[in-house]
Formats: sequence, C-alpha cells, structure tokens
Amino acid sequence: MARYNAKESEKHWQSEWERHQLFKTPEHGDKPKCYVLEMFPYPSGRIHMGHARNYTMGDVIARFRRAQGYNVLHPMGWDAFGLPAENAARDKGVSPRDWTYENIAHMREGLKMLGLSLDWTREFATCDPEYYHQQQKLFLQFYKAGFVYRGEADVNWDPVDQTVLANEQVIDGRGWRSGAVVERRKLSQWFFKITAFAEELLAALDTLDQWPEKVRIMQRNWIGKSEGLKFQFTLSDGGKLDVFTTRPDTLFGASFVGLSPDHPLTQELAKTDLKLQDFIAECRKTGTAEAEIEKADKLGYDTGLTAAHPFDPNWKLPVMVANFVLMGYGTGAIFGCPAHDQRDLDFARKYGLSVIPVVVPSDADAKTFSVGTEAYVGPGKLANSQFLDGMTVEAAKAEVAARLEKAGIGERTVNYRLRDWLVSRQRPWGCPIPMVHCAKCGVVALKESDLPVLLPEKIDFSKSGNPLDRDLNWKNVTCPECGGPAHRDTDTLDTFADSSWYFARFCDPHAREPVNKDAADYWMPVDQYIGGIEHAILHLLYARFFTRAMNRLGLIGIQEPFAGMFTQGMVCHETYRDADGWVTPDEVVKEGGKAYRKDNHAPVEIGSSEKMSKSKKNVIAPETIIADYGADTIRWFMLSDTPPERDIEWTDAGAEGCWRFVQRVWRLVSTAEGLAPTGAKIPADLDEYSLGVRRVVHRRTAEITDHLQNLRFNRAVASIYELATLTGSLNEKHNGAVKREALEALVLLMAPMMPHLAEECWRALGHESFAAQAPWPQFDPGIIASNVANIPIQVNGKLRANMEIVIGTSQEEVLAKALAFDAIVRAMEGKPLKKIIYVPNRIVNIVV
RNA sequence: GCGGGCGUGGUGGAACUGGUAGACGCGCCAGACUCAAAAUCUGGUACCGCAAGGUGUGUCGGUUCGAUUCCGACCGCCCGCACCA
Repeated sequence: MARYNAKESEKHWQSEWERHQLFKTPEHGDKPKCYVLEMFPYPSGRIHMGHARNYTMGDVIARFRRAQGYNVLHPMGWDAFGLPAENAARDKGVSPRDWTYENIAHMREGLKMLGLSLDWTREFATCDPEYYHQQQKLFLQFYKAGFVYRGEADVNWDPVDQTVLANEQVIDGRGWRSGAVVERRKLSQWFFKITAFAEELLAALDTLDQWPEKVRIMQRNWIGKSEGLKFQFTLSDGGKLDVFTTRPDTLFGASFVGLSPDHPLTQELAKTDLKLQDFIAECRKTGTAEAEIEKADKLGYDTGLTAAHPFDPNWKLPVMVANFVLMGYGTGAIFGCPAHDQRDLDFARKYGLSVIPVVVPSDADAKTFSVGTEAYVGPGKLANSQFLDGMTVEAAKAEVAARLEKAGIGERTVNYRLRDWLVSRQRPWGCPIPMVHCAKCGVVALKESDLPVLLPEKIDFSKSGNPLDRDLNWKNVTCPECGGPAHRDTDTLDTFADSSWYFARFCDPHAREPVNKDAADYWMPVDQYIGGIEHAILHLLYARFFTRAMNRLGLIGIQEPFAGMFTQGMVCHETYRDADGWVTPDEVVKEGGKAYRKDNHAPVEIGSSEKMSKSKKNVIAPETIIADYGADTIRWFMLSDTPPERDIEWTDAGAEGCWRFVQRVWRLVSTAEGLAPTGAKIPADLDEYSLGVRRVVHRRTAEITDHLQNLRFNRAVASIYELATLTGSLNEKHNGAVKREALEALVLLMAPMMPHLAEECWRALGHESFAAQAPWPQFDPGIIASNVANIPIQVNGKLRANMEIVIGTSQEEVLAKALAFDAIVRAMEGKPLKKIIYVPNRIVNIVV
C-alpha cells in the first residue's frame, strides 16, 4: 500500500474541480439557496493562519450545504483600499495599485492551495474602477436622499508631515514617522447619517437570532440608547446652558457644571481669556481616541461663571471646562455629581469640590454614609435632597423630570451614544468622493454621467501632505453647475464604506447598477457570515446601515444583510525571545521542553502564546505547512479541538497529529477488505454483530450532521475520530454491505473538512463521481435507537454504583434493583432513608 | 476609564434544557512488530492512596436531593472603543 501523497493528490483534485467547474454558482432554479460568506481579506501579500481558519470554516459550511442539496453562493474578493498600500508606496517607491494587485495575485494562489470551493468567476477588488464607480453612484444617491451631510470633525494632525494621521499612526501622542507632537484639528468633512437609523438598528438586533449574543450586546452598547433629561441652567452672566443627564435624581448632589473644551460657550469665553485658550490647547494634545481621552488625567478650568441650581436660585455651581466632557455626546455639557459618578468624583477630589451623597444604599445610614475614593452607583434611597428624600432612584428621576418640565426648563429626551459616521479620509488610496467645490456654487454633486471619478494613474508620495490635493491636473475641474473653475473633493471614502455593501455586489458582480435587484432578491441575505470578533461592532454596524439606506432607496429588498453571523477566534503561537529580542519559530529547536537557537544552540526563553503577529515574530505561514503536509492537514487542524469561537494555538505536535490522521484514513480505506460492491443493498436480516456497527455509524452520522449545522467543528472532528476507530475495527465477521456503508459514511462526512483526501478515498472505494457532488449521508433514527440505558446510582449526590436497565422499566423495579447493590447498602449504612429521586432512564439519587 | 468575553488533567478541549466531570485529540508510559530506528497496532494515563476510600472544573460564598452549568463577590488573562482592517 502506498502512502497518501497529499501534494500530488491535492493538485490533481483542485484542477479536476476547476475543469468541471464544480463550484460555479448554479442558476437560481427551485432548490433552496444558501449564501455563505467569509469576510473578504485585505490583500497584505500573504495569507496567514487567520485566513486559513476563517476560510476553512466557511468552506466546510459551503460544501456541507451543497451536499445537502442547497444552491450555494460562495464568493471571494478583496478589501483592497487602505493604508498599508500607501505605506508600501512611500517606503518602497512602488505604486499602491501595482503593490495591491501583485499582493492579490499572491494571495489568490495561497487561497487556491487551500482547496476552497469558491466561485472565482465572481471575484473583484474594491479598488477596481468598476467597483468604486458603483460605490460613487451609491454615494450620490445617499446624498440626494439626505443620508450624507457635511460637518466638522477633529482629526490627528501631524504638523511636520502636513498630514492627517490614523489613530494607529499616533504613538504616545507623536506622529509615527515624523515624531512630531500631534495636534487635534478641525476639518470640514463628509458624514453618513447613521444616527437616523439608531433606533431601527437597535430594535432589529432582537430579530437577529442567529447572531452570537455577545455581538448583539456589543452593538447594543455601542448604539448606547439612554433615556434622560435635558434641562437648562441659568448662568451668572444671564446666559442659558443646556445639559443632558441620565441621573436627574442626583441633582441635589451637584457640585459643578462641566463644559466640553469644544463647547461653543467654551470657544466664546476663550476669545477673551488667554489662559482658557492655553487650557483648550492642552486638552487638544490628547489624541482623538476615546480610550485615550477617558484615561487621561482629569483636567479642569474654572471659567469664573456660575450656574444657578434649578431648584434653588441661591445655590451657585461653578462652571468648569473639563477635558473628560465629550462634545459628541448629549449637549457637550453636564452637571457633575461626584458622589455618584467616578469621573466626577476624581475631578472633584482634584479640584476640592464638595461631595454630597444623595443616594444611600438600603443597608447604610443616611446620616453617616459617605463617599471616599469610589463613587456609589448602585440603587438606594434618596437623601439630602429636600422633596426627593426617601424616594427610590427611579421615582426621583421621574419627579425631577416632571418638575423641570413643568417649569418649562427641562425635557425628557432619548440620547444615543452612536455618532454619525465620519467618512472623509485625507488619503490617496481610496474611493474618491464624487463632489466638487466651486467658489461660486459651493459644494456641488457630480452627475451620474460624470462618473467614475478615477484615481490618477500616478500618485506622487515624494512630498508631504495628501497627493490628491497636490495633483492639480486631477484636482482642478470645471463646475458642473456654472462651468466656472472648481476643484474636486480631494478626500476619499473610509474603507469601511467599501466593505459595507460588497456582499450585495457578489450577487451580480458586474451589474451596471451597484446592485442587481433580482439577483439580490434571490441570494440575500447572507445565510452564514463568518469573520473575526474584531469586526463585531463597526463593520457589522456599517453594513447594516448601508443595507437599510439601500433599502430606503429601493435598491435592495432586505433590511438586514446577515441572517447568520459567526465570529471566529484568533490563531496564536508560542513566542520566543533571546537577548536580542523576538525569535521566529523556525530559528528554534525544542528539546525536552526547552528551546534553543538552531544555529548556535543558545538557550531561548519560551514566552506566552499570543496572536500571531509580525512584531512578535511568532508567525507560521500556511504555505509552509501546505508544502510540508498539504491543505487537508492544515484544514483539519483549524477545525479540531478548539471551539471555533475561541482562540486556537498552533503547535507542531498538533499538525503532525493531523497529518497522521490523514494517513490513517487513507490506510483504512485503501486496505479495506471484503467490501460489497458499490450500491449494494444492506440485508434485512443482519446479525447483531453487524447491526451494532450500523447503529454506531448512523449515530455518528446524526451527530456530525448536527454539529456541522451548528458550526461545532471541533465536536464533528471528535465524532469522525470515533467513526474512524470503529471502521478500523471491522473484520471478516462483518457484513460486506455494512462495511461499505461505514467507510462511505466516514469519507463523505469528512469530505467538507478534508475534501482532497475524500476524493481520493471515494475513488478508492470504486466511485467514478466526485465526493464533492455526493449527497450527504442520511441516518435512520430507527437504527440509532437503543433499548437499554445505563443508570448511575448516587447516595447524597455521590456516585456509588451503575446499573443497566431496559428502557421503560417501572420505577419500583429500578429502585428495588438500585437499593440491592452492595456499594449502595454500604454507603447507606446506619443512616435513615430520607427520599429517593428518580429521573426516568437517567439517574437515581438516594438521600439519607 | 467604559463595554464585551474567557478561566476544567501534563496539554487542546468534551459534558444536550441542573443529572456518571475529563468524550475525542496531543503528550507520556507499557507491550507487539523490527537487526535497529521510524512508521504502525494494542493497552494504560485527573490527583492522593496498596486498597477501601477521599479530593477535584480560577478563588470565596449562596440556591438545590444533585452545580463545570444558576446567583453574588473577588482574582487573572484577552478583545473592542469610532482614521488599522
């Protein structure tokens, strides 16, 4: 018997599949449809283990559904605009376009080596002019429908490179290339009005029952609906100030009024207050990232103004500008109640403001209750609050709201944390925004007939700033309204826009409109979407928004793009380091649990397992593994052991184990003896010996089907191991047709996971057809059923004995048998029987 | 800071709606085959104990006849936070 040659076999079957166009999307027909999609990759140059994991899972679903008789759409494309291409262009002097398409070519080969059942005829890249042309049309339609508007937003500005920086390009407050201290600057930019859909996007989460609960929770929190009260303070200079609060009940605990540094009133005051200008400048040194702003030390500036308490005009609260008050949330102004909000408390302690507890927990005394360094945010009764004293938090909220509404200075409002989506990017490698700025007509939208706005052939990265802004040939145009001189918008769209509708485009990737409605009506929504948890919020929310906006425009019939969602975990590996820093796995040999350098045998420290990353040098390239063991081995590894939603650790030992299993299956099939011919009927009068085998085969078939339906790949793998062990134990005493049934079940059940090996085995079993086209094995519940059950017997919840009963044995009989066991008698000795619990056909528990 | 998640043998993990904790894989140990090694096959493997038995699912507490599973508090690690994708 020859060893299984994965390299040859995989190449052979991949070309056979392609020659017979097995994975070309079928015509609509009357079969049920199944749209399987994995998040398309950024073409970084090489596939990595994360891709291998993600695309293997999707491929298993696609192949499984095809076998079950579904029409399957399983496409692939490229999320091809973005920063890395610009960085490469700047560093290596290549064009971002060439760099990107070369990477795509490499990665396409890498993916093909995995044996994925993709319809490559539908492939596109978001940087294809054809794709971003359609995206520009969408932008114009969104604009006409009022889903796009112009507003101001902060950006990270690098004063040396004269450019806007992404958050990841800001390191410790400095530009990553120039090292210059980054400033926050305001720019006039384009926004998508996602907040118009806030309530819908929130409410519809409840309908997404095939999404992970944690993703829905994250989205819910991100949208951040809060019901609260907006009310007005009267200031000492006679002005009015609106604040928003979700805790009106704590109004008597107020000790200051906080203004955002970006609040219009702050800006107004700064005009005549140099120190405030300095303070605002200081606040702007903090980056634009929320985490950074909230982690920064609390800073405040006393404006000298005071605000009168709405229930006591003589009670004056200082009005302070505070760096932790965000302009984008509520009204950009708050009242601070230090006793019941941690940020306010930190701030109050720093600036010596009073801390008055007004909500007292039920087990504390109002007279002595005080707040130290930790704010009390739990439930309780109101105190120190005049007419609110003794009320619950909820009642007090309602009371304050009612009184302020009656006084005409307050209004109950709903507020969302969700902000509108800023889509302008000052970058040259993105989808150009199809707008023109005219001195006379202002901002003018292009006509559809003027599209596409193509990126310039050559993008000049030799100087600082945005290349599109400097390319006057490209930038200068005539105004579509008045024909006078005008210039293009030199910003491009956030690459999140590109990935917000590509799934709809795959339904007909070359349609003359963004979306072919007929095709989308058939294929959408995506039945199973798979991707990383890191996209749980933004990408999914933006895609949901796009789909709704397109729905309003009549471009698509559905509201929610992804019926089923699954987020897979990351791929990790041990890290190694020596005195000179990180060491790559292939520079290391391991002996007896210790690691050494291959070249000079110097000891290497083994570090924790972490997400594979270039920076920690703990990357294993899928191509290497495929070259050594083949695609089926890497696929099997990705599906084995670790539940798909959890992080997986790549280990050499595990890979070798998978490889051995590939060989074992091949040996089982190729050396099988005494099989009945293909298509042989199983005799009705089977002996118990062969019947027992059938029972297990059908039981495993049922299990594996169920596991795959629920994306429990690791469990399916475990069941296949058990099935393999069973087929290995078959001998000359077993019926030949039963043996064939067992082996064919093994091959077809593993086929979605190890498709190449399955084809080879299918041939070896005498079939001329493709395993990839064979129908999914069926199981017969009548064969699975067993008439005996094992019953554990416990005394006081502790296992003492086991017995076998015939299912349906009466309770009396079961208990009598249980009480007769030696071990039970011994365990009960000298203790009076209290009661017996019997769960039919499951367990007996004797309480003494 | 805010939000989300995870924690079970030497190791990855399994345990359906609260009902025998450790399926299956890796590793390790023993045996078979072999001149030998590799590969393969068979058996064993939570911990303590000769055994009877006892102890065990991050820690502490609670509910229950019975808790890995439900509740509360804590500890540790990981992810997201709007210009990375």
